[in-house]
Order: sequence, then structure tokens, then C-alpha cells
Amino acid sequence: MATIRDVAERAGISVKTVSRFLSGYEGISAKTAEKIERAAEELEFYPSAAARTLRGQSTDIVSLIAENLTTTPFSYEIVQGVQSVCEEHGKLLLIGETRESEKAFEQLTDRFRQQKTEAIIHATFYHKPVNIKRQFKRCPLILVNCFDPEGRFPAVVPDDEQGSYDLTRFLIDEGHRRIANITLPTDLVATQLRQQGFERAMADSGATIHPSWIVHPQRLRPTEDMDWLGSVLESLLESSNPPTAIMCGNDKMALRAIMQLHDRGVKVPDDISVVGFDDFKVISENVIPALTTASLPYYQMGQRAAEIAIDIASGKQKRPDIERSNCEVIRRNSHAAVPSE
Amino acid sequence: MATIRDVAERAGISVKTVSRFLSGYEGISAKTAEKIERAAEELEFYPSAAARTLRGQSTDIVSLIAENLTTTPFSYEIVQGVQSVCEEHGKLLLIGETRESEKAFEQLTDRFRQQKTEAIIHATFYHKPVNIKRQFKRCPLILVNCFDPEGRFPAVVPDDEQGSYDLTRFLIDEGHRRIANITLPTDLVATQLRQQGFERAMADSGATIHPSWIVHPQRLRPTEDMDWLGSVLESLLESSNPPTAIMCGNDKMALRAIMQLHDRGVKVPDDISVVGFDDFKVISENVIPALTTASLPYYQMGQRAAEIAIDIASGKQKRPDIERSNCEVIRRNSHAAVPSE
DNA sequence: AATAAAATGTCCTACGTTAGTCATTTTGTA
DNA sequence: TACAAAATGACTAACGTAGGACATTTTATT
Repeated sequence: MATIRDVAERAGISVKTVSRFLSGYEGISAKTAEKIERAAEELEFYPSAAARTLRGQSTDIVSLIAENLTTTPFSYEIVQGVQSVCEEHGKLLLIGETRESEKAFEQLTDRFRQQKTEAIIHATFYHKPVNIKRQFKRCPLILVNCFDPEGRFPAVVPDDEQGSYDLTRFLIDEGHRRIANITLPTDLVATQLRQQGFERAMADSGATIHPSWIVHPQRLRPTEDMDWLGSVLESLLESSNPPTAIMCGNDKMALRAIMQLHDRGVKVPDDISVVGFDDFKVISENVIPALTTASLPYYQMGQRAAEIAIDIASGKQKRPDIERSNCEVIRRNSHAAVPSE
Repeated sequence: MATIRDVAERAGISVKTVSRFLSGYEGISAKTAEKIERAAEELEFYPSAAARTLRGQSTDIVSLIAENLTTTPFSYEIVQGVQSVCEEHGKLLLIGETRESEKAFEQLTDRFRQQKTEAIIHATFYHKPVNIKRQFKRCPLILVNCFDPEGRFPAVVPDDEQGSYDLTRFLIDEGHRRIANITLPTDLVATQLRQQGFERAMADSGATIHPSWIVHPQRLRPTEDMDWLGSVLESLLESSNPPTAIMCGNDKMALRAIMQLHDRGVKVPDDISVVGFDDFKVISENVIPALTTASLPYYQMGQRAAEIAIDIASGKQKRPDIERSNCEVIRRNSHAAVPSE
């Protein structure tokens, strides 16, 4: 690797002047500057960030530990959000993946901290509590899509309750009263919050909740999934006074529901409205009819987390608190108004 | 930041011994080791990678410059592949995004090289030639999903010709002779290669190509897209002896085609077979019928690129060549055999 | 050609870690 | 208790860069 000394030698100039040049010193003649640039180019010289760091300069490195980069495309949007803000602030981004292994988490934090990262962002692929064991007093840790139950770390999470409330409310405003809700597994934070949002919206509007229309999924092998959903839909449709709208736990489920309803000759949205959750655009924008859903604002959450990370790292005090990101209702074509009776 | 000196002091031990401990020296008593560990933990000490780098140790940093992290979920799989191999080899991964700006590319390479990265991987979001201007004699540059027309850099690209050949061949083996092909824009490398694969497969089997069934898309605003596809399908179906299979330029197009055919009362695959390209699983696995398609092996390409990067960085000589990754035919349910006449 | 101003040079130290050379202390064992 | 072996310590140089203090050279201005 070429050093500042090699450059100086090649350019026939003192090390001090090259150093001045690199530090942006003004009083350097155009001629010398040109000589330095040429030498640097020829030698493929890049000043050592390591040496600079050692001299006490900031590393401008932010790190992201994703719980899972591989299995779900969702969490990826968090990465994108983090990356966009890092770029904006001139920070380099280090990335790692834990695959839910605590050991991997600790190894990554170790190595990132050896790099003197200015902050570490930890992202999970679904909304959940996490239990952080290591000390993070000298390096800010920001959580995204997860939170510390004791509130020791700043966190950014989706406002599932609000999203579900707004989505339910939206259906109600469209005239729906008989709403079915096919949820995600009940042990998820998101499921519970969304359930609360759903119930609050129904209560606020004086609509009645049919307990048998609140369907919780079973844990099944993927191949059985379709059958399960099919029989759920069947039994919903067989009700004497069937629901006019079905809320699905996520867009993927909504996609499947729409296709199965289609196969059964039930028209969406004319015969029944179907809405999802997540706004996973590859699905929501491409299914016919395009999906009405609530967004999980992962990209924005990633951005917020990075902003918080950089703020804390730069000394702008920030008490650790949990920030809830708005889940917006995205109106597309899978819903229709119920004609007033 | 705590240093090795602070740790030594706190543990009541010489710097030399702490250094020995950190370097994995065997002859250290359990008692001293324990003292060091405790002091390190209390001080949140992490040995400075910068100082180690300066001493001449390897950085174990690999960098990835993605052309586009934001707009397409596809290229993300490349990131995942790279990440998985980096983890396996204990390399840290630095990530950046160019958004097709050459300036951004140069800024990123500058900064990565300042970090003394062992290699730089450059990924584009579709198969294309790239024009690299900077010198990369002292830092390996590996291209993924793109290539240097002069072959100066190792590259990993999908074998579009082979994928299209195999997929066409597969349809032919299922009895199809009348095959329509709705392609991607014609200026893409992938389109041309796939066209070649398609033609070679047809020629090999003695099948006739209907020129009017090779449809190239117009550049349209997204909202007009559906209408265009609709009229294309319409005119294909109106042929006196219509095609028995439609190959689509990608899975998204195939999804739209299936839904539009469905709306027109044409059954897939009973009335007509539809296949995609990409194997973008969110679509291909969830559409009904599940999509028969050819995979774009982005994950594997990312892995290969990282392997090559690490090989070159570690001195295992590797002449720059272009590696083509196999696009596999994924058989699902959107195709059916044609009854022999 | 004299002179001030601008540009460049010399020399030295510090950053945190590693590692070499020896010296010294502690431990285990006969 | 003696003695070798094991563990630990003291001191120093080096990695690449930045920057302070100050000296010298070059350039521009009269």
C-alpha cells in the first residue's frame, strides 16, 4: 500500500506539503497540487483511515445488525432507510446479520466496536421485544422494529395499534359493519396491538364484533396453508349473514385470499372487500385488484433510526424513548363501499 | 475510548501481558486472564482495529457497492449472498449505493479504499455492461450482474441465454409448438440473450417462430402498462390458431398476464400456459397457479462474487473472467402439457 | 535588486497496538 | 528449601498521518 511518504517522494515534494494538501490547506500552488494528484493517482494512494482514526479523527462509521437479511424481504427496507440517511450524512455503513443467534449478535457488536463505530443499529424482522445483555454505555445502540422492555435504548417501532385502528375505521367509514379479521399468530406483539386497534375502532363506531370472525392461524407446514385459508374463507362465506369485508394479517395472506375467492367465483371488491397489512408493494401493487392495505413504514423507520443514531453519536443529547411510526392506510382497489341499506 | 493501557492499569497488570492475552498467547494464568476480562468488560474496552491495521494486520473488510438498493428488491438478493459468504469467512461488510451516479461510485470507492478494504464488489440491478474508469490494480474489483466489455475485471452474470433456452425447451418438451414471447425492453442485454436462447431452442426442435408473437414492450407510464398488456393478450388470443404458451419477460409481467387472462375467463394453465422469468418468489410462489419460471440466481451470484473477491484478496491467483450462473427452470403450476394431436 | 509575502521544508511527537529483547517475579516440584 | 520452569514486566520501535514550531526557499511587487 502506498503511503503519504511514497506520494511525497514520487512528486518530489515534502511529506508535510502532501499532508497539508490532504487536509485541505489553502496555500498550495496549483503546480504542486497537480504534482501531488498525479503521484497519488499513479500510486493508487488512498490515505489510511486507520492512521487518521488513530490520530483521533472520527471514523464516520455506523453499523447495522439485522436479525435477518435472508429470509424476509421486509426487513430489507429498513436497511435501505438506514443506508439513505448514512449516505446523506457521509457515514459509511457496516452490515451484519445475526440469524437470531445471540452469539452472532455479540460477535458482530464486538467487531463493530473494534472498528470504533459511532453507533449500532439493531433491526429485527418483526415487531418484538429484545433482551440486550451487553453494556452499551460508550456506544449508542438504537433498536428498530424491536424494543427493550425496560426502555434502556432508543427504539423505533411501527404503530400497529394505530394502523389497525385507521384501517378498520376506514372500512367502517365505507359502510362496513360486518368485518372479519384473519390475524397473524397470536403470540406476536403486532397481532395483539392490531387486535386492540381493531377492537377500539369497532367500539368507537358502535359496530359489533363477531367472535367467530376473528380467526387466528394455526402453525402449519407451508403446503397446508392454502387449504387452511380456503376452509376459513368457506366457513366465513357460509355464515347466514356473511361479512362484507375481510381484514388479513398481511398482504401475502390477502393475495392468497383474493385468489382463492376469485377461484370460488366471489368477486373482490364487488362481492366482498379484502384488505391486507404491510403494503408489501410487490404484492399490493400487482395483485388484481390492487390491494388496499396499511403500510408498515420500514423505510422511514430505518431512516429515523439512523437519524437518531447520528444525533446521539454527535452529542445531541437524546433520552432513550420509543418512537412509534405511523402506519398509513393505502387505498387501492380491493375494497368497495357498502351501499347503505 | 478505553485503551489497552487503561485495561492494564485497572487490572493491575502490565500492558505487555494484556497484549499477550489479546493476541491469544497461551501462557497466561487463569487468574490474570480473569482480571483482564473483567477490566475490559467494565471499561467496555474493544481493541482498536485502526491500530492493528496500522501495525500491518489485515482489515478483513470487504465492500459492496450496489447500483441500486432502493428501487428494486431483486438486487437485494445479491447483497444477501455476499453477506453470507463474508460472514462465513469472518469478513466485515461495508455497503454503499450509487443510484447510477458515477460520482457516487467514485466517492464510495475512495472511502472504501481509505478503509483498506480487501476487495470491492460492484453490483448492478440488471444485467448490463459497465464502464470503470478508475484504476483497480491494487484493490480487486469484482463485478456482479454486470461486466467490463474489455474483460478487465472478474464478473459474475446470469446465463440468460441458457435460462431462456432451457425454459423454451421445457415448454417444447411439454408439447408446445406455438409459443408467444412477451419480452423486456429490447435494449437490455438480458432481452437479447434470452431472445437468442428462445430462437436456438425453437430451431433445435424444428418449431416455427411466429414473428407477430414476439412482442416487445413500449416504454409507458406505469398506469398504462396494464392496458398495453391487455391489448397484447387480446390480439394473441384472437389469432386463428392461437399460441398454447406465453413466455413473459419477468414474473411481474406473468402475474399481470395471469390475472388479466383470469378476468377474461381464460384458464391458466388449462387453456393456456404462462411462464415468467426471474423466480421472484414473492410473486412466483404466491400467485395462483404458482408460477413456472426460470430463476435469476442472484443469491448464488452474490455468493460467487464474494468467494472470488476473497480468493483474489488472499492471493489465490485468479485471472479475470466472466462467470455465467445457471438460470434454472422452476416447475410449478402455471404450465400444462399440450395433448398430442 | 530589495523586500515582504507566500509556499515549502525539517524535525519531532502522538495516536493504540504489537512484538522483540531481556530482566524479574511467581509458581510448582523434588 | 532449592531450583527450574512458567509467568509477568520494563522498555523500545514501528505502522501512517496530522500538526505544532520554526527555518528556508520561491514568488510577486516595487
